[in-house]
Amino acid sequence: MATMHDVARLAQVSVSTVSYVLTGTRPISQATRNKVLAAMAQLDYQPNAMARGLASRRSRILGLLMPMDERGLGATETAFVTGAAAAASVAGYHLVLSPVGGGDLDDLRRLASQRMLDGVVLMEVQLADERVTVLQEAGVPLVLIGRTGDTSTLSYVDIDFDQTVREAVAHLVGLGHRRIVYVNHSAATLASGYGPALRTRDAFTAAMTGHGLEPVMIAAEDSAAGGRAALAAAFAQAPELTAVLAMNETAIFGILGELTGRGLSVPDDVSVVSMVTSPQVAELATPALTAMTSPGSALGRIAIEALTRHLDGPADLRHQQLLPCALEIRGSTAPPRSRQPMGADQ
Amino acid sequence: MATMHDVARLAQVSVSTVSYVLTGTRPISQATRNKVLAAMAQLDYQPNAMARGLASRRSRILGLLMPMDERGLGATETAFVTGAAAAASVAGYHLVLSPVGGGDLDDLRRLASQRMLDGVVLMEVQLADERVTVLQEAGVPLVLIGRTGDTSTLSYVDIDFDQTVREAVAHLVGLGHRRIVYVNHSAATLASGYGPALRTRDAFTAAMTGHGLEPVMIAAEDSAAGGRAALAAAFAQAPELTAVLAMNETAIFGILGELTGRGLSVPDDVSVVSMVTSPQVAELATPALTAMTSPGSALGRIAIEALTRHLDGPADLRHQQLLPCALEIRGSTAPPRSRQPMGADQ
DNA sequence: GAACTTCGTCGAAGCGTTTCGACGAAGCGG
DNA sequence: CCGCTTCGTCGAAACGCTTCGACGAAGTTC
Repeated sequence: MATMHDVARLAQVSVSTVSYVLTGTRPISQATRNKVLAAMAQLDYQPNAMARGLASRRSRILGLLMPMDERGLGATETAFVTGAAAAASVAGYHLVLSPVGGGDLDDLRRLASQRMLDGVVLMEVQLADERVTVLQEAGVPLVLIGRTGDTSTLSYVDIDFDQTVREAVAHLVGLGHRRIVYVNHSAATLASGYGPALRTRDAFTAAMTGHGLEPVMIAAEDSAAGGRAALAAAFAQAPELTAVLAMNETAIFGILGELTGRGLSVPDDVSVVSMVTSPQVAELATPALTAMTSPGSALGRIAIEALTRHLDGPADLRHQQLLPCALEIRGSTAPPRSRQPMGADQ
Repeated sequence: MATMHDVARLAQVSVSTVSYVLTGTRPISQATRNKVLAAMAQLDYQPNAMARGLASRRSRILGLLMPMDERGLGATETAFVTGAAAAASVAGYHLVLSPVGGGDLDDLRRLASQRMLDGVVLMEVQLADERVTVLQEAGVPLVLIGRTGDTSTLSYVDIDFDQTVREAVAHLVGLGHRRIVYVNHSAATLASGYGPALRTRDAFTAAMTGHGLEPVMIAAEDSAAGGRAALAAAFAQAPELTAVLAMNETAIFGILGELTGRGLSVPDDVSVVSMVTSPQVAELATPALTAMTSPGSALGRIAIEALTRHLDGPADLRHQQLLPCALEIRGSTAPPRSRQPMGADQ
């Protein structure tokens, strides 16, 4: 493995000159630059990341901290990651994904204090998230995907849930639906302070009330069975429902299955809209789901851009931005068929 | 940020002594050790990863290279990652995930040559995989998930596709099915030399032939539409089929949808087995899918264990291991109903 | 053309660790 | 009680890079 010394010797310049060629921190004449570049190529020189990091006190590594639960990463999260990785690469940083679970607060503290990460993007932020505190205390530059309760001192990018829900509701209301049930994440998730669940709940209430309609929300476990149970609960609370709005990629398949099981067809009997869903998942269902598609890769890109700007520019700037999901109409929504309410169902 | 110097001064010992306490490379008296430990705690000392890495020539970081396509990570891959992360943590390593796409061979070469990764686990290996060559040339210790064509010099852990297919086929044959169609990945994927697709194809042929049955395989695009098309093709080739075996988590939903669309019920008319599928995904379908569940987290754990053993032990040992998937019977398989072949269907 | 800048390069001092050789103090067999 | 190991500790030299101050040489300005 060739070092900078070898390159300098071969090019007959000093080590510092080689360094300046590499980093561009000082002007170097074209002739010298060429000599150095040639030597580097000849030796197949690659700078040693550790030495560089030690001397410059910047690793040029960005961390993307993603809690990995057993559910896996949806296409949404994946788009997010690829968007972030691409942006990092453009900015001259490596992006590493760290699967830190919720319990590893100590692990996180260690990671942060070891000066191995120049900055961090945090996914799946809770309203009150200890990880934020740990990272802030360790002095690691930070950008959130999602928001904590108090956003005053933080940079974040998040989905504009308010706007997204409003648009979804408007779509259904525009088709003529009046009785719309919102299937949210589980009660436990709500209780744990998961921002998206809380924000969509409130947004749904506001949107429905704004249309003069009664908001009905059901909490569903993140499983197919949870979706089935949720649909049963929905019919119990609102027998005459004609549309379901859901933000729960797992439960939605249970909802669909249960609908079919009850002899109801989508979209003729019940319209279904899935929120924060990727096209890929929306296409899995039959019929394909009308969905609010999340701006996954844009979120990732923007988060990284905000972070690198923060690192490279000396500015102490905060970046706060909300992006709405885009309505993509597929086969699961239609005007309601005027039919008899399900009455004594279930 | 406290350094080792600060700790040494506070504990009134030399820097090297502090280092020995930390690394355990030389004996240290209990008394001294306690002094040092106390000083470290008092200063909230964290070793600087870069300095450590530079001096010791080992970063204690392991890379997990996973191509991220837009499909997202299934629960199988996720289990894999979490298994690997846990094992790395136990062995005292950090695990970082690097979303290197297929095109970034240069990026990979750079990553490998920068001495930032002590070792690498490579996912989604092709039969002829350039990444392997690049990494080997860069001298980075390597463990594969999956296998290249020539495995003689490599460490790997992989699914035992032969055994898995045999078991799946035996399950169906045991139920009385004779006419079984295998839905594989796309023709393009097969052509690109994707090991699992190739190996299961051959294993299926062998297993069916072993039972005296004719193997019928259909290549399906990785999409719901691909699954529908595949089922149509299957009925065209084998109108009297009573069972479908599939290894394509995306297509399977299309298959299921198309089956329903043709008025065929699962499992009464057609049994369905999904291979290399996680319980979570299997439960999404209605009825829940009988599946060959992949040993995801074990694969990850074993890969990392093999890698760390290779790094810590001086031995030049190779680790080659195959793990079968486990048959989990759910609601999508049953004995075939004796019914009229579909005849001029489609 | 004297007095300043700017340009291009060099040498050397770090960055925070690990690790090697050295060395006094014990412990031990004979 | 004399040589030998072993134990516990120290000082100093790496590790491979960045960055700072310095300094001729060349341009600029009046």
